[in-house]
Amino acid sequence: MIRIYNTMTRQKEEFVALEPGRVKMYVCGPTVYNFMHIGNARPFVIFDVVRRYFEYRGYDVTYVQNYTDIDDKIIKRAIEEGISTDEVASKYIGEVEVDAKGLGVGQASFNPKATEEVEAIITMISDLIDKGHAYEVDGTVYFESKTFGDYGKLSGKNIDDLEAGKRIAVEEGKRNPSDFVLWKPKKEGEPAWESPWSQGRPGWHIECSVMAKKYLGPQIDIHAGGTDLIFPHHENEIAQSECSNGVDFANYWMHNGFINVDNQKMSKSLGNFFTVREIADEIPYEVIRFFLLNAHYRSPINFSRNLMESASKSLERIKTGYEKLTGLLDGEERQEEDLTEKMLTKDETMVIEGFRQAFEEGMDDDFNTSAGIATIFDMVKYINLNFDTESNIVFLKNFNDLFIELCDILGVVYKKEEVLLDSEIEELIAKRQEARKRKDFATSDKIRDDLLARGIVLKDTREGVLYSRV
RNA sequence: GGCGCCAUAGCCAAGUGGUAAGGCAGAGGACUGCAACUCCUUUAUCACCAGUUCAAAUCUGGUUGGCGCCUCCA
Repeated sequence: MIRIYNTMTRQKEEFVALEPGRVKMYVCGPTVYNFMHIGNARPFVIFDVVRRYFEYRGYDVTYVQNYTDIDDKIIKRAIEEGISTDEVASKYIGEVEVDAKGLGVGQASFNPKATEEVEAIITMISDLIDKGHAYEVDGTVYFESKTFGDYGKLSGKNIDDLEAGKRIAVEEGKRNPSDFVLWKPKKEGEPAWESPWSQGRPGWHIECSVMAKKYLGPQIDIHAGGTDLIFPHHENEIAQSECSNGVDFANYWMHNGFINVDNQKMSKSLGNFFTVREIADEIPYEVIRFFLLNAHYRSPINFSRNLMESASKSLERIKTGYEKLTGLLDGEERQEEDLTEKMLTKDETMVIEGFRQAFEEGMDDDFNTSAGIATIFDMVKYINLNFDTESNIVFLKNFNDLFIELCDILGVVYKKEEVLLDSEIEELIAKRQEARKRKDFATSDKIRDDLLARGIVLKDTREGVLYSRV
Protein backbone atom coordinates (compact mmCIF):
# COMPACT_ATOMS: atom_id res chain seq x y z
CA MET A 1 0.00 0.00 0.00
CA ILE A 2 1.47 3.29 -1.11
CA ARG A 3 0.65 6.37 0.89
CA ILE A 4 0.95 9.84 -0.56
CA TYR A 5 0.86 13.19 1.13
CA ASN A 6 -1.92 15.01 -0.65
CA THR A 7 -1.64 18.78 -0.61
CA MET A 8 -5.39 18.99 -1.12
CA THR A 9 -6.19 17.31 2.18
CA ARG A 10 -2.88 18.04 3.90
CA GLN A 11 -2.43 14.50 5.02
CA LYS A 12 -1.09 11.19 3.84
CA GLU A 13 -3.62 9.07 2.05
CA GLU A 14 -3.61 5.58 0.70
CA PHE A 15 -3.13 5.62 -3.04
CA VAL A 16 -6.08 4.22 -4.94
CA ALA A 17 -5.81 4.34 -8.70
CA LEU A 18 -8.69 5.58 -10.84
CA GLU A 19 -8.18 2.55 -13.01
CA PRO A 20 -6.73 -0.49 -11.29
CA GLY A 21 -3.10 -1.01 -12.21
CA ARG A 22 -2.70 2.34 -13.92
CA VAL A 23 -1.26 5.63 -12.79
CA LYS A 24 -1.94 8.79 -14.72
CA MET A 25 0.38 11.53 -13.62
CA TYR A 26 1.02 15.04 -14.82
CA VAL A 27 4.08 17.00 -13.75
CA CYS A 28 4.36 20.70 -14.49
CA GLY A 29 7.43 21.18 -16.60
CA PRO A 30 9.73 24.14 -17.02
CA THR A 31 9.34 27.29 -19.02
CA VAL A 32 12.13 26.89 -21.50
CA TYR A 33 13.89 30.23 -21.58
CA ASN A 34 17.15 29.18 -19.96
CA PHE A 35 19.19 26.22 -18.80
CA MET A 36 17.67 24.05 -16.11
CA HIS A 37 18.67 25.34 -12.68
CA ILE A 38 19.27 23.18 -9.66
CA GLY A 39 15.78 23.95 -8.36
CA ASN A 40 14.22 22.77 -11.60
CA ALA A 41 16.10 19.53 -11.25
CA ARG A 42 14.33 18.51 -8.09
CA PRO A 43 10.87 17.79 -9.53
CA PHE A 44 12.48 16.07 -12.49
CA VAL A 45 14.36 13.67 -10.26
CA ILE A 46 11.80 13.26 -7.50
CA PHE A 47 8.86 12.49 -9.72
CA ASP A 48 11.01 10.24 -11.85
CA VAL A 49 11.55 8.18 -8.71
CA VAL A 50 7.83 8.26 -7.94
CA ARG A 51 7.16 6.94 -11.38
CA ARG A 52 9.79 4.20 -11.13
CA TYR A 53 8.50 3.09 -7.78
CA PHE A 54 4.98 2.78 -9.12
CA GLU A 55 6.36 0.72 -11.97
CA TYR A 56 8.27 -1.44 -9.53
CA ARG A 57 4.98 -1.93 -7.71
CA GLY A 58 3.44 -3.19 -10.91
CA TYR A 59 1.60 -0.13 -12.15
CA ASP A 60 1.49 0.98 -15.74
CA VAL A 61 2.40 4.66 -15.51
CA THR A 62 1.51 7.31 -18.05
CA TYR A 63 3.76 10.24 -17.30
CA VAL A 64 3.14 13.61 -18.87
CA GLN A 65 5.42 16.58 -18.43
CA ASN A 66 4.85 19.69 -20.48
CA TYR A 67 7.15 22.35 -21.82
CA THR A 68 5.87 25.89 -21.57
CA ASP A 69 7.31 27.20 -24.79
CA ILE A 70 5.53 30.51 -25.12
CA ASP A 71 5.46 33.16 -22.43
CA ASP A 72 6.78 36.60 -21.50
CA LYS A 73 10.17 35.33 -20.40
CA ILE A 74 10.68 33.46 -23.64
CA ILE A 75 9.73 36.52 -25.65
CA LYS A 76 12.14 38.61 -23.64
CA ARG A 77 14.88 36.09 -24.19
CA ALA A 78 14.19 35.96 -27.91
CA ILE A 79 14.63 39.70 -28.15
CA GLU A 80 17.86 39.54 -26.14
CA GLU A 81 19.33 36.84 -28.30
CA GLY A 82 17.94 38.22 -31.53
CA ILE A 83 16.23 34.97 -32.48
CA SER A 84 12.65 33.78 -32.66
CA THR A 85 10.70 32.47 -29.69
CA ASP A 86 10.59 29.08 -31.40
CA GLU A 87 14.33 29.05 -31.60
CA VAL A 88 14.66 30.00 -27.93
CA ALA A 89 12.25 27.24 -26.92
CA SER A 90 13.75 24.50 -29.03
CA LYS A 91 17.26 25.45 -27.98
CA TYR A 92 16.47 25.24 -24.30
CA ILE A 93 14.29 22.17 -24.61
CA GLY A 94 17.37 20.53 -26.07
CA GLU A 95 19.50 21.73 -23.17
CA VAL A 96 16.95 20.66 -20.58
CA GLU A 97 16.88 17.22 -22.15
CA VAL A 98 20.64 16.94 -21.94
CA ASP A 99 20.54 17.64 -18.22
CA ALA A 100 17.49 15.47 -17.58
CA LYS A 101 19.16 12.56 -19.28
CA GLY A 102 22.36 13.22 -17.38
CA LEU A 103 20.40 13.17 -14.14
CA GLY A 104 19.06 9.76 -15.06
CA VAL A 105 15.50 10.95 -15.59
CA GLY A 106 13.50 8.61 -17.76
CA GLN A 107 11.73 9.73 -20.88
CA ALA A 108 8.17 10.90 -20.21
CA SER A 109 5.31 9.20 -22.01
CA PHE A 110 4.45 12.60 -23.51
CA ASN A 111 6.14 16.00 -23.50
CA PRO A 112 3.48 18.27 -24.97
CA LYS A 113 4.27 21.88 -25.82
CA ALA A 114 1.84 24.75 -25.39
CA THR A 115 2.37 26.05 -28.90
CA GLU A 116 1.35 22.73 -30.37
CA GLU A 117 -1.88 22.58 -28.39
CA VAL A 118 -3.35 25.97 -29.19
CA GLU A 119 -6.37 24.50 -30.95
CA ALA A 120 -7.35 22.44 -27.92
CA ILE A 121 -6.67 25.42 -25.68
CA ILE A 122 -9.07 27.57 -27.72
CA THR A 123 -11.66 24.81 -27.48
CA MET A 124 -11.46 24.73 -23.69
CA ILE A 125 -11.56 28.50 -23.37
CA SER A 126 -14.65 28.63 -25.60
CA ASP A 127 -16.23 25.97 -23.47
CA LEU A 128 -15.53 27.97 -20.32
CA ILE A 129 -17.09 31.06 -21.87
CA ASP A 130 -20.14 29.06 -22.95
CA LYS A 131 -20.57 27.73 -19.45
CA GLY A 132 -20.40 31.19 -17.96
CA HIS A 133 -17.02 30.81 -16.24
CA ALA A 134 -15.08 33.15 -18.48
CA TYR A 135 -15.58 36.49 -20.17
CA GLU A 136 -13.88 38.53 -22.84
CA VAL A 137 -12.80 42.12 -22.60
CA ASP A 138 -11.18 43.71 -25.65
CA GLY A 139 -9.60 40.52 -26.89
CA THR A 140 -8.50 39.30 -23.46
CA VAL A 141 -10.32 36.37 -21.93
CA TYR A 142 -10.46 36.05 -18.15
CA PHE A 143 -11.59 33.22 -15.97
CA GLU A 144 -14.09 34.51 -13.42
CA SER A 145 -12.86 32.89 -10.25
CA LYS A 146 -15.95 33.43 -8.13
CA THR A 147 -18.00 31.29 -10.51
CA PHE A 148 -16.12 28.32 -9.15
CA GLY A 149 -17.35 27.77 -5.63
CA ASP A 150 -14.35 25.70 -4.66
CA TYR A 151 -11.84 28.30 -5.72
CA GLY A 152 -9.03 28.22 -3.17
CA LYS A 153 -9.57 24.66 -2.01
CA LEU A 154 -6.03 23.54 -2.80
CA SER A 155 -4.13 26.47 -1.34
CA GLY A 156 -6.51 27.12 1.55
CA LYS A 157 -7.02 30.68 0.45
CA ASN A 158 -10.34 32.36 0.01
CA ILE A 159 -11.18 34.98 -2.54
CA ASP A 160 -12.01 37.65 0.00
CA ASP A 161 -8.59 37.42 1.60
CA LEU A 162 -6.97 37.64 -1.77
CA GLU A 163 -8.88 40.78 -2.55
CA ALA A 164 -8.09 42.29 0.78
CA GLY A 165 -4.42 41.54 0.33
CA LYS A 166 -3.98 42.74 -3.20
CA ARG A 167 -0.62 44.32 -3.62
CA ILE A 168 -0.36 44.96 -7.27
CA ALA A 169 -2.56 47.09 -9.45
CA VAL A 170 -5.50 45.12 -10.71
CA GLU A 171 -5.49 44.85 -14.46
CA GLU A 172 -8.15 46.95 -16.06
CA GLY A 173 -11.04 44.93 -17.35
CA LYS A 174 -10.95 42.23 -14.71
CA ARG A 175 -14.17 41.90 -12.82
CA ASN A 176 -12.33 40.69 -9.74
CA PRO A 177 -8.68 40.81 -8.72
CA SER A 178 -8.51 37.02 -8.51
CA ASP A 179 -9.67 36.52 -12.08
CA PHE A 180 -6.89 35.32 -14.30
CA VAL A 181 -6.03 35.37 -17.97
CA LEU A 182 -6.94 32.54 -20.31
CA TRP A 183 -6.09 34.32 -23.53
CA LYS A 184 -4.14 37.50 -24.09
CA PRO A 185 -3.89 39.53 -27.27
CA LYS A 186 -0.51 40.03 -28.80
CA LYS A 187 1.59 43.09 -28.53
CA GLU A 188 3.52 44.35 -31.49
CA GLY A 189 6.11 41.86 -32.64
CA GLU A 190 4.95 39.00 -30.49
CA PRO A 191 4.11 35.60 -31.91
CA ALA A 192 0.36 35.02 -32.07
CA TRP A 193 -2.36 32.60 -33.03
CA GLU A 194 -5.79 33.26 -34.44
CA SER A 195 -8.68 32.91 -32.02
CA PRO A 196 -12.32 34.02 -31.78
CA TRP A 197 -11.25 36.83 -29.45
CA SER A 198 -8.04 38.22 -30.84
CA GLN A 199 -4.75 37.34 -32.37
CA GLY A 200 -2.88 36.34 -29.30
CA ARG A 201 -1.62 33.54 -27.13
CA PRO A 202 -2.77 31.38 -24.26
CA GLY A 203 -2.34 32.38 -20.64
CA TRP A 204 -0.03 30.27 -18.57
CA HIS A 205 -2.50 28.17 -16.57
CA ILE A 206 -4.78 26.95 -19.30
CA GLU A 207 -2.16 24.91 -21.13
CA CYS A 208 -1.74 22.43 -18.29
CA SER A 209 -5.48 21.86 -17.96
CA VAL A 210 -5.71 21.21 -21.67
CA MET A 211 -2.69 18.94 -21.95
CA ALA A 212 -3.61 16.90 -18.91
CA LYS A 213 -7.04 16.31 -20.39
CA LYS A 214 -5.77 15.51 -23.84
CA TYR A 215 -3.11 13.01 -22.79
CA LEU A 216 -4.59 11.61 -19.60
CA GLY A 217 -8.29 12.36 -19.65
CA PRO A 218 -10.52 14.66 -17.56
CA GLN A 219 -9.55 12.91 -14.33
CA ILE A 220 -6.01 12.07 -13.36
CA ASP A 221 -4.42 10.31 -10.43
CA ILE A 222 -1.50 12.54 -9.59
CA HIS A 223 -0.69 16.12 -10.38
CA ALA A 224 2.74 17.29 -9.30
CA GLY A 225 5.07 20.25 -9.26
CA GLY A 226 6.98 22.62 -7.00
CA THR A 227 5.31 24.09 -3.92
CA ASP A 228 5.33 27.52 -5.47
CA LEU A 229 2.86 26.28 -8.07
CA ILE A 230 0.14 25.56 -5.52
CA PHE A 231 -1.03 29.11 -5.83
CA PRO A 232 -2.00 30.38 -8.23
CA HIS A 233 -1.06 27.90 -10.94
CA HIS A 234 -2.57 24.69 -9.63
CA GLU A 235 -5.51 26.47 -8.05
CA ASN A 236 -6.31 27.94 -11.43
CA GLU A 237 -5.87 24.64 -13.21
CA ILE A 238 -8.39 23.09 -10.86
CA ALA A 239 -10.85 25.89 -11.51
CA GLN A 240 -10.52 25.61 -15.29
CA SER A 241 -10.56 21.84 -15.48
CA GLU A 242 -13.36 21.23 -13.03
CA CYS A 243 -15.57 23.93 -14.51
CA SER A 244 -15.01 22.64 -17.99
CA ASN A 245 -15.00 18.90 -17.34
CA GLY A 246 -17.49 18.72 -14.51
CA VAL A 247 -15.47 16.20 -12.54
CA ASP A 248 -12.71 16.33 -9.93
CA PHE A 249 -9.46 17.02 -11.69
CA ALA A 250 -6.70 15.20 -9.78
CA ASN A 251 -6.97 12.83 -6.83
CA TYR A 252 -3.53 13.49 -5.40
CA TRP A 253 -1.55 16.69 -5.46
CA MET A 254 2.17 16.29 -4.80
CA HIS A 255 4.50 19.23 -4.28
CA ASN A 256 8.24 19.17 -3.87
CA GLY A 257 10.05 21.56 -1.53
CA PHE A 258 12.45 24.20 -2.71
CA ILE A 259 16.19 24.19 -2.97
CA ASN A 260 17.81 27.08 -1.18
CA VAL A 261 21.31 28.41 -1.11
CA ASP A 262 22.50 29.54 2.32
CA ASN A 263 18.93 29.17 3.50
CA GLN A 264 17.75 31.66 0.97
CA LYS A 265 15.75 31.24 -2.12
CA MET A 266 17.83 31.15 -5.24
CA SER A 267 17.56 34.20 -7.37
CA LYS A 268 19.66 35.84 -9.98
CA SER A 269 19.71 39.12 -8.14
CA LEU A 270 21.24 37.50 -5.06
CA GLY A 271 23.87 35.85 -7.19
CA ASN A 272 23.18 32.45 -5.70
CA PHE A 273 21.72 30.97 -8.82
CA PHE A 274 23.13 27.74 -10.21
CA THR A 275 22.30 25.93 -13.40
CA VAL A 276 22.56 22.19 -13.46
CA ARG A 277 24.97 22.46 -16.33
CA GLU A 278 27.50 24.55 -14.50
CA ILE A 279 27.34 22.27 -11.49
CA ALA A 280 27.67 19.23 -13.71
CA ASP A 281 30.85 20.66 -15.18
CA GLU A 282 32.47 19.98 -11.85
CA ILE A 283 30.32 17.38 -10.16
CA PRO A 284 28.98 14.24 -11.81
CA TYR A 285 25.25 14.24 -12.51
CA GLU A 286 24.86 11.11 -10.44
CA VAL A 287 26.09 12.96 -7.36
CA ILE A 288 23.58 15.73 -7.95
CA ARG A 289 20.82 13.14 -8.22
CA PHE A 290 21.92 11.41 -5.06
CA PHE A 291 22.00 14.72 -3.25
CA LEU A 292 18.44 15.46 -4.34
CA LEU A 293 17.20 12.13 -3.03
CA ASN A 294 19.00 12.24 0.29
CA ALA A 295 16.23 14.27 1.90
CA HIS A 296 12.50 13.79 1.71
CA TYR A 297 11.02 15.49 -1.34
CA ARG A 298 8.80 17.80 0.67
CA SER A 299 11.55 19.28 2.83
CA PRO A 300 13.34 22.36 1.70
CA ILE A 301 17.02 21.62 1.17
CA ASN A 302 20.13 23.67 0.90
CA PHE A 303 22.56 23.41 -1.91
CA SER A 304 26.26 23.72 -1.19
CA ARG A 305 29.60 22.40 -2.24
CA ASN A 306 30.09 20.64 1.09
CA LEU A 307 26.87 18.75 0.66
CA MET A 308 27.97 17.71 -2.81
CA GLU A 309 31.22 16.35 -1.41
CA SER A 310 29.38 14.42 1.23
CA ALA A 311 27.03 13.00 -1.41
CA SER A 312 29.96 12.10 -3.60
CA LYS A 313 31.66 10.15 -0.82
CA SER A 314 28.43 8.36 0.01
CA LEU A 315 28.01 7.26 -3.57
CA GLU A 316 31.60 6.08 -3.62
CA ARG A 317 30.83 3.84 -0.69
CA ILE A 318 27.89 2.27 -2.50
CA LYS A 319 30.04 1.66 -5.56
CA THR A 320 32.81 0.09 -3.57
CA GLY A 321 30.37 -2.29 -1.95
CA TYR A 322 28.91 -3.22 -5.26
CA GLU A 323 32.39 -3.76 -6.67
CA LYS A 324 33.10 -6.28 -3.98
CA LEU A 325 29.85 -8.09 -4.71
CA THR A 326 30.44 -8.32 -8.44
CA GLY A 327 34.06 -9.26 -7.79
CA LEU A 328 32.91 -12.25 -5.80
CA LEU A 329 30.28 -13.10 -8.37
CA ASP A 330 32.56 -12.83 -11.37
CA GLY A 331 35.46 -14.83 -10.01
CA GLU A 332 36.58 -17.44 -12.52
CA GLU A 333 35.99 -20.37 -10.25
CA ARG A 334 32.50 -19.18 -9.48
CA GLN A 335 31.64 -18.87 -13.13
CA GLU A 336 32.20 -22.54 -13.70
CA GLU A 337 30.28 -23.64 -10.67
CA ASP A 338 27.38 -25.99 -11.17
CA LEU A 339 24.32 -24.18 -9.87
CA THR A 340 21.76 -26.89 -10.29
CA GLU A 341 22.16 -28.21 -6.78
CA LYS A 342 22.44 -24.83 -5.10
CA MET A 343 19.59 -23.02 -3.51
CA LEU A 344 18.87 -20.34 -0.97
CA THR A 345 18.73 -21.36 2.65
CA LYS A 346 15.87 -20.16 4.77
CA ASP A 347 18.08 -17.62 6.49
CA GLU A 348 19.38 -16.31 3.20
CA THR A 349 15.88 -15.88 1.87
CA MET A 350 14.99 -13.98 5.01
CA VAL A 351 17.94 -11.68 4.59
CA ILE A 352 16.92 -10.83 1.05
CA GLU A 353 13.27 -10.37 1.90
CA GLY A 354 14.18 -8.32 4.94
CA PHE A 355 16.00 -5.79 2.82
CA ARG A 356 13.23 -5.70 0.26
CA GLN A 357 10.64 -5.10 2.95
CA ALA A 358 12.65 -2.37 4.61
CA PHE A 359 12.98 -0.60 1.31
CA GLU A 360 9.32 -0.91 0.49
CA GLU A 361 8.25 0.25 3.91
CA GLY A 362 10.17 3.45 3.43
CA MET A 363 9.09 4.08 -0.13
CA ASP A 364 5.47 3.17 0.50
CA ASP A 365 5.38 5.93 3.06
CA ASP A 366 5.16 8.92 0.76
CA PHE A 367 8.31 7.99 -1.12
CA ASN A 368 10.75 8.26 1.73
CA THR A 369 13.92 8.16 -0.29
CA SER A 370 16.09 8.77 2.78
CA ALA A 371 14.86 5.50 4.20
CA GLY A 372 15.35 3.82 0.84
CA ILE A 373 18.92 4.99 0.67
CA ALA A 374 19.50 3.81 4.23
CA THR A 375 18.44 0.34 3.10
CA ILE A 376 20.96 0.48 0.27
CA PHE A 377 23.66 1.33 2.80
CA ASP A 378 22.55 -1.49 5.05
CA MET A 379 22.99 -3.80 2.09
CA VAL A 380 26.45 -2.44 1.42
CA LYS A 381 27.33 -3.08 5.01
CA TYR A 382 26.00 -6.60 4.71
CA ILE A 383 28.14 -7.20 1.65
CA ASN A 384 31.27 -5.98 3.36
CA LEU A 385 30.59 -7.89 6.50
CA ASN A 386 29.17 -11.21 5.39
CA PHE A 387 30.24 -12.10 1.89
CA ASP A 388 33.48 -13.77 0.95
CA THR A 389 34.81 -16.21 -1.61
CA GLU A 390 33.05 -19.06 0.16
CA SER A 391 29.59 -17.51 0.01
CA ASN A 392 26.74 -19.37 -1.60
CA ILE A 393 26.78 -18.33 -5.23
CA VAL A 394 23.00 -18.40 -5.50
CA PHE A 395 22.72 -16.13 -2.49
CA LEU A 396 25.21 -13.76 -4.08
CA LYS A 397 23.25 -13.72 -7.29
CA ASN A 398 19.93 -13.08 -5.60
CA PHE A 399 21.43 -10.43 -3.39
CA ASN A 400 22.96 -8.82 -6.42
CA ASP A 401 19.67 -8.80 -8.30
CA LEU A 402 17.87 -7.10 -5.45
CA PHE A 403 20.66 -4.59 -4.98
CA ILE A 404 20.49 -3.60 -8.63
CA GLU A 405 16.72 -3.47 -8.62
CA LEU A 406 16.55 -1.15 -5.61
CA CYS A 407 19.36 1.09 -6.80
CA ASP A 408 17.64 1.43 -10.15
CA ILE A 409 14.42 2.64 -8.58
CA LEU A 410 16.27 5.52 -6.99
CA GLY A 411 18.49 5.85 -9.99
CA VAL A 412 21.45 5.64 -7.67
CA VAL A 413 24.46 4.64 -9.66
CA TYR A 414 26.11 1.58 -8.26
CA LYS A 415 28.56 0.70 -11.00
CA LYS A 416 32.02 2.06 -11.24
CA GLU A 417 32.76 3.66 -14.52
CA GLU A 418 34.20 1.00 -16.78
CA VAL A 419 37.85 1.66 -17.15
CA LEU A 420 39.22 0.28 -20.34
CA LEU A 421 42.79 -0.72 -19.91
CA ASP A 422 45.09 -0.94 -22.82
CA SER A 423 47.50 -3.82 -22.87
CA GLU A 424 50.35 -1.61 -21.81
CA ILE A 425 48.63 -0.67 -18.60
CA GLU A 426 47.57 -4.21 -17.92
CA GLU A 427 51.18 -5.19 -18.29
CA LEU A 428 52.25 -2.53 -15.84
CA ILE A 429 49.76 -3.78 -13.29
CA ALA A 430 51.05 -7.32 -13.75
CA LYS A 431 54.63 -6.11 -13.41
CA ARG A 432 53.74 -4.31 -10.22
CA GLN A 433 52.24 -7.45 -8.79
CA GLU A 434 55.45 -9.34 -9.54
CA ALA A 435 57.49 -6.62 -7.90
CA ARG A 436 55.29 -6.79 -4.84
CA LYS A 437 55.79 -10.51 -4.66
CA ARG A 438 59.51 -10.17 -4.48
CA LYS A 439 59.02 -7.27 -2.08
CA ASP A 440 60.52 -4.77 -4.45
CA PHE A 441 58.30 -2.00 -3.17
CA ALA A 442 60.33 0.77 -4.71
CA THR A 443 59.40 -0.54 -8.15
CA SER A 444 55.80 -1.35 -7.26
CA ASP A 445 55.19 2.08 -5.76
CA LYS A 446 56.73 3.77 -8.74
CA ILE A 447 54.38 1.92 -11.07
CA ARG A 448 51.44 2.86 -8.88
CA ASP A 449 52.50 6.50 -8.95
CA ASP A 450 52.96 6.44 -12.69
CA LEU A 451 49.51 5.01 -13.21
CA LEU A 452 48.06 7.56 -10.85
CA ALA A 453 49.63 10.27 -12.95
CA ARG A 454 47.77 8.78 -15.89
CA GLY A 455 44.53 8.89 -13.95
CA ILE A 456 44.30 5.31 -12.79
CA VAL A 457 43.92 4.48 -9.12
CA LEU A 458 44.91 1.06 -7.84
CA LYS A 459 43.63 -0.62 -4.72
CA ASP A 460 45.01 -3.89 -3.40
CA THR A 461 42.23 -5.93 -1.90
CA ARG A 462 41.96 -9.53 -0.83
CA GLU A 463 40.06 -10.16 -4.02
CA GLY A 464 42.84 -8.77 -6.17
CA VAL A 465 43.79 -5.42 -7.61
CA LEU A 466 40.97 -2.99 -8.30
CA TYR A 467 41.42 -0.03 -10.54
CA SER A 468 39.33 3.00 -11.31
CA ARG A 469 39.59 6.45 -12.79
CA VAL A 470 40.49 9.31 -10.57
C1' G B 1 -2.40 41.42 7.26
C1' G B 2 -4.07 36.17 5.38
C1' C B 3 -2.56 30.95 4.55
C1' G B 4 1.11 27.23 5.47
C1' C B 5 5.77 24.73 6.66
C1' C B 6 10.05 23.79 9.65
C1' A B 7 13.46 23.46 14.28
C1' U B 8 16.81 15.96 15.69
C1' A B 9 24.66 15.11 16.99
C1' G B 10 30.24 19.25 13.82
C1' C B 11 27.35 18.76 8.88
C1' C B 12 23.26 16.24 5.94
C1' A B 13 19.05 13.36 7.38
C1' A B 14 15.03 9.36 8.86
C1' G B 15 11.79 8.54 12.80
C1' U B 16 4.81 11.39 14.39
C1' G B 17 3.08 7.90 21.55
C1' G B 18 6.97 3.09 24.01
C1' U B 19 12.22 4.88 24.99
C1' A B 20 16.95 8.16 18.95
C1' A B 21 17.80 4.65 11.11
C1' G B 22 21.46 5.91 7.57
C1' G B 23 25.46 8.99 5.33
C1' C B 24 29.62 12.67 5.64
C1' A B 25 33.28 14.53 8.90
C1' G B 26 36.13 13.52 13.70
C1' A B 27 38.61 10.28 17.56
C1' G B 28 40.77 5.49 19.08
C1' G B 29 41.96 0.57 17.42
C1' A B 30 42.51 -3.91 13.78
C1' C B 31 44.12 -5.48 8.91
C1' U B 32 47.46 -4.66 4.71
C1' G B 33 54.93 -3.70 2.92
C1' C B 34 52.90 1.52 2.34
C1' A B 35 48.46 3.93 0.40
C1' A B 36 43.49 3.03 -0.48
C1' C B 37 39.51 -0.21 0.80
C1' U B 38 37.30 -2.84 4.79
C1' C B 39 36.18 -3.96 9.95
C1' C B 40 35.54 -2.80 15.35
C1' U B 41 34.71 0.98 19.11
C1' U B 42 33.22 5.98 19.96
C1' U B 43 30.05 11.18 19.44
C1' A B 44 22.48 13.42 20.65
C1' U B 45 17.46 12.69 25.04
C1' C B 46 15.46 15.47 19.87
C1' A B 47 15.07 24.84 20.13
C1' C B 48 12.70 26.51 24.91
C1' C B 49 8.51 26.51 28.61
C1' A B 50 4.04 24.40 30.41
C1' G B 51 0.42 20.53 29.92
C1' U B 52 -1.98 15.52 28.53
C1' U B 53 -0.29 10.31 29.38
C1' C B 54 1.92 4.63 32.90
C1' A B 55 4.94 6.43 28.74
C1' A B 56 6.35 12.16 24.10
C1' A B 57 11.41 13.90 19.65
C1' U B 58 6.52 12.19 18.47
C1' C B 59 -0.11 14.90 21.12
C1' U B 60 -1.98 20.11 23.12
C1' G B 61 -0.99 25.30 24.33
C1' G B 62 2.62 29.02 24.49
C1' U B 63 7.72 31.25 23.56
C1' U B 64 11.88 31.94 20.42
C1' G B 65 14.18 31.29 15.75
C1' G B 66 14.05 30.13 10.37
C1' C B 67 11.37 29.57 5.72
C1' G B 68 7.59 29.51 1.85
C1' C B 69 3.05 31.23 -0.71
C1' C B 70 -0.36 35.43 -1.24
C1' U B 71 3.26 38.68 -7.74
C1' C B 72 6.59 35.42 -12.91
C1' C B 73 8.94 31.35 -10.35
C1' A B 74 10.45 24.15 -9.55
